[in-house]
Amino acid sequence: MAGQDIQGSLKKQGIRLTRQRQILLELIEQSGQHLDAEQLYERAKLRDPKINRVTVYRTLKMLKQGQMVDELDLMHYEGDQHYYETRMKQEHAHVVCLRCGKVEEFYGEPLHRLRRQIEVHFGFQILVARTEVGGYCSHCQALRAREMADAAAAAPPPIPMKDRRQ
Amino acid sequence: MAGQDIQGSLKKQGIRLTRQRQILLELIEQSGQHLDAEQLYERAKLRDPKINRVTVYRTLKMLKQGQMVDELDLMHYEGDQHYYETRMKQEHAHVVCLRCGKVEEFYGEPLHRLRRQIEVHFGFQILVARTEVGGYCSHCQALRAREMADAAAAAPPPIPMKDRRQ
DNA sequence: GTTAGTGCAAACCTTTTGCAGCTCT
DNA sequence: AGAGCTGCAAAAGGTTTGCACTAAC
Repeated sequence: MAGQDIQGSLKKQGIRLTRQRQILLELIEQSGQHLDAEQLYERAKLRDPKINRVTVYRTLKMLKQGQMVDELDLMHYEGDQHYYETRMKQEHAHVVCLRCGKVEEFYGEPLHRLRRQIEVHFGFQILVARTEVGGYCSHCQALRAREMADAAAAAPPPIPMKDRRQ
Repeated sequence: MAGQDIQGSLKKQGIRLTRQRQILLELIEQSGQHLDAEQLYERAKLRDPKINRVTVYRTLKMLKQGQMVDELDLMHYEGDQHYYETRMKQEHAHVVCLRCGKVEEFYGEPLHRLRRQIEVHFGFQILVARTEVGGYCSHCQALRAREMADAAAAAPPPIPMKDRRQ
């Protein structure tokens, strides 16, 4: 679903393409990352300092209802905010490292197979599908192994509950 | 992971099994449904009228960190609260009807295959995985078809934006 | 000109935090 | 006794709503 298509389908539904919406659509489409409402708001302000946070939320809600963007949680790595991405790409899973926060995208046959099986098994009409995986990326696995070893050497007795953090 | 195991592993970590926690563990384990914090709080109050909502949140956070329960969003069908279920069962996907809210669970080979592929592909160590699917169940597909037909007959011109609800 | 959309302020809902007192072990 | 846990009040974080004004078509 390219930018032109989105704008076209909005017009047909009597939905106006305002300056604010153009800015937000561009930001979501261009950014390779997954941005949350606050990040979109901050970036939109650079182009239109008068834009309001509420407009960002309303636009996101509209795009979501119109199935033009997908809403993600990314395993709540940073908190309970939602992240957005366009539906242009193929279906994919989000793989989130719970230590460094890096997000990788996984494309592959099992996702389609899963989708088809669910449709057939329940006679279900799928509109949105979301797979999120949390764990440790290969880099952080190595770092954790070292941390654990260091911690064990430094503090043989377990840390009392009151002193634990996070 | 059965109730006994959970209680045992808690004790070993110096985590106390208080009356309040017992109540909440039982509620999560027994209920076949997916309950959110508020629902758990309401049900816990029936057994201990003095229990506090904060205790529910703290217990859920602890169980989640200890990997004893999984946190779900169920496609935010009702709002942004989270739902909880024990990790006793096999991995499964949650299939949520966006019209009636019914939640079905899908077990099957594609889920394991997906998991294995992600582990191999990225050298990723998976701790939690979550697949949520939203759409219309077979029952609601039929109802929607009728609704659409009725609506088309009753109101040929499209409903102006200002009169639309939800 | 009409209706949709915006900005502002305030409300809302879910979840977290600080702290004094209580309770398991 | 002592650390862990609870309840209470208050705050925080993310998102929505009501309303008068503005702007797209």
